[in-house]
This record gives sequence, structure tokens and C-alpha cells, in this order.
Amino acid sequence: MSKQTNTLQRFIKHRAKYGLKSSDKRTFVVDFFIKAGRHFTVEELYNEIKKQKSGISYSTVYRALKLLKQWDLANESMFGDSITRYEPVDKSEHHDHLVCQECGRIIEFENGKIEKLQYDVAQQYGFTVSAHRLELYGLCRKCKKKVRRP
Amino acid sequence: MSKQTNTLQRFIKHRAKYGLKSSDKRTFVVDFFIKAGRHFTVEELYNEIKKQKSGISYSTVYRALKLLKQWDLANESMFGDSITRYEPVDKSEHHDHLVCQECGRIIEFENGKIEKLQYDVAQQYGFTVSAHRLELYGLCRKCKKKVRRP
DNA sequence: TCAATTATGAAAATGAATTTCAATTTCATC
DNA sequence: GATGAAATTGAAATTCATTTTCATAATTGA
Ligand SMILES: [Mn+2]
Ligand SMILES: [Mn+2]
Ligand SMILES: [Zn+2]
Ligand SMILES: [Zn+2]
Repeated sequence: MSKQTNTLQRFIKHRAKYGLKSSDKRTFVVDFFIKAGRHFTVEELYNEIKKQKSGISYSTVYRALKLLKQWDLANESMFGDSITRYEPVDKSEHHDHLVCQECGRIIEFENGKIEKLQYDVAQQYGFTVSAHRLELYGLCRKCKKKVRRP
Repeated sequence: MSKQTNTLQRFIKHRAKYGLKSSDKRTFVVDFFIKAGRHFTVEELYNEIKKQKSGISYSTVYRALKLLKQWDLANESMFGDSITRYEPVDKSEHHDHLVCQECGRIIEFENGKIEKLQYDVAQQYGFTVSAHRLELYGLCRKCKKKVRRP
């Protein structure tokens, strides 16, 4: 079972648990978002969905993302431009982000050593960590080449 | 020369460079903020200033912080609650944050090893880092005790 | 089918931040 | 000290992303 399928199934489980109904529109939004498996702003998601299916409003997109977030099936990030981005969550993995300030590309990475050191730092301050956020901002490989080109 | 004095002098230099004028109100806001040397929301800063001096509007506080940010004399952070916080910048040092989700306390730390590993990760992806953000969210020592108390 | 309840879209409301604009203040020059 | 050009200010208006409202439509279990 792919991780997307798993996330979808968890959505359906939560939906049932809270007595919510299954509508075509919400289902389309959730499916599309989870299957895409990448970061979206609400606007981006709305526009890409509109290409494939008409008659889905911003409200519905906002509401679907809100549910996904509530149920830990989506992560919310703000990469310093006051535009919220969402990405589907694969419960089994964590990752941090490299954000290109030129083209907006988002690269994901995991680094166990960094995570361990974070834990150590927290301990030094008697602090219990329940979540963290690590983002590196700069220039991706492609943009570096462009910027340097005379 | 204290770091606060240095930051203030840099403010004055920038102000001159751009032909801006010296007003009592802006001066008070900037002085207060830099001398406090800690994180503020705009509302917090506005309210604390009001205690000491009357007749300074939100606009003036917002505008002062905007200048400080532009001139790299203040950092802007959003610790996941969609409230922007500002802190004066000491150009010579960098630090990351531990954020208590219970009481809002913000602890600052530096860790050279983490910074080095971040740089290594970026290199792996051909990425040039110009800034980063690392925040650890959880419970501070005090709040941990409180929460556990029956 | 029939309720009861949830979902939906359009419009209104919200809230932080910015902008506008008329009035005030600063400051270099006289 | 007076003058005037330019910056500053406060209050109100505006912006923009997001949330809420509310009337209508769709879903679901009986
Ligand atoms: Mn990601
Ligand atoms: Mn800090
Ligand atoms: Zn790029
Ligand atoms: Zn605390």
C-alpha cells in the first residue's frame, strides 16, 4: 500500500469518526492534494484543481485543507513570505526544507545527526521538544548558475 | 561599547544615509526596542511603550519596526501562531530558538555543530544557504513541572 | 420518501499589516 | 527667529489571506 493510499484511508477513517459526509467535491480536493504529494499554496491548489474539475470553490479547498491539518494529514509551512503552504503528511517520516529564494523550489531532506543535536540542545535547557522546524534559505543549483551568468 | 549602543548607532547612520529625520516618537520606539533586547509582538511593544510615553500610535510602532527590519537591525519571526515577533539584531551573533508552547517563553541557543551540518546538507544538494531558521517547539522546564503536577 | 445533518458557494467579516492624506514637525537656509 | 521643502504622524481607509455566515443543496440512515 502506497503512502498516499494510507493517508487517504486515514482521511476516510477520521471522516467517519467525526460523522462527516462524503461529498464529491471534498473527495476530489483531498484526493488530488494527497496524490500530488507536494507543497501547495491554497491558490495553487485551487487553480490546479480547477483545470481538472469545475465548480469547486475556494471555501471548499480551504475547508478540506483545514480538516487535513486538524487530522495531521497535512503540514502547514510559512517560508517567510506570509503565504501558507500545505503538503500531505506521511506519518512515518519527517523532513526539513531547503527553500530557493529565487525560484521557490522546495527541496526536502532528513538528517539524523541534526535531529540528535537538536534533542541534546533542548535537554541542556530542560526543554522537551514536541516539534521542530528547520529551513535553509538560499539559492538552488539551477538558480545559482543563472544568477552567475553574465 | 555595548551591542545596544552599536545597534542604535547603526540606526542613526542608516537614517542619515536615507535622509530621514529624527523625531522624538520614532526615537523613543527605536531606543526602547533596542535597549529591551528581546522579542516583542507589535502589540506588546506598543503597550509597553504606552506605559512610559503617551501619544505614540500603532502606525509609528509599525513604521519603526519596518525600518529596523529593512536595515537588518531587527529580526522578524513567526513562531507558528501567525503573530509576528521582532527582536533587535546584534550583527555579530546568530542564534536559534526554543519556543515554549505553554507559556510562550523564548530561549535562545547557538550550536556550531548544527550549523556545520546544515551547511553540509545544503552542499549535498548544490544549494547555497544565505539564511536559516531553526525552531524547537515544546515545553520549558517550568511548564513541564506544572503540566505534570496532578 | 423523509428528516436530520453535513457540505457548499457567495458574500460578509476578521485581523494583521500597510497605505493614504491632511496636519504637524524637523531642519537647512535665510 | 522666520521660511519652506521634505519627512513624520495619527486616524481612517485599504489590502489580502483566511474564516465565518447563511441560505441552499447534497448526503445518509431510517
Ligand atoms: Mn516538504
Ligand atoms: Mn531571539
Ligand atoms: Zn531556485
Ligand atoms: Zn513554558
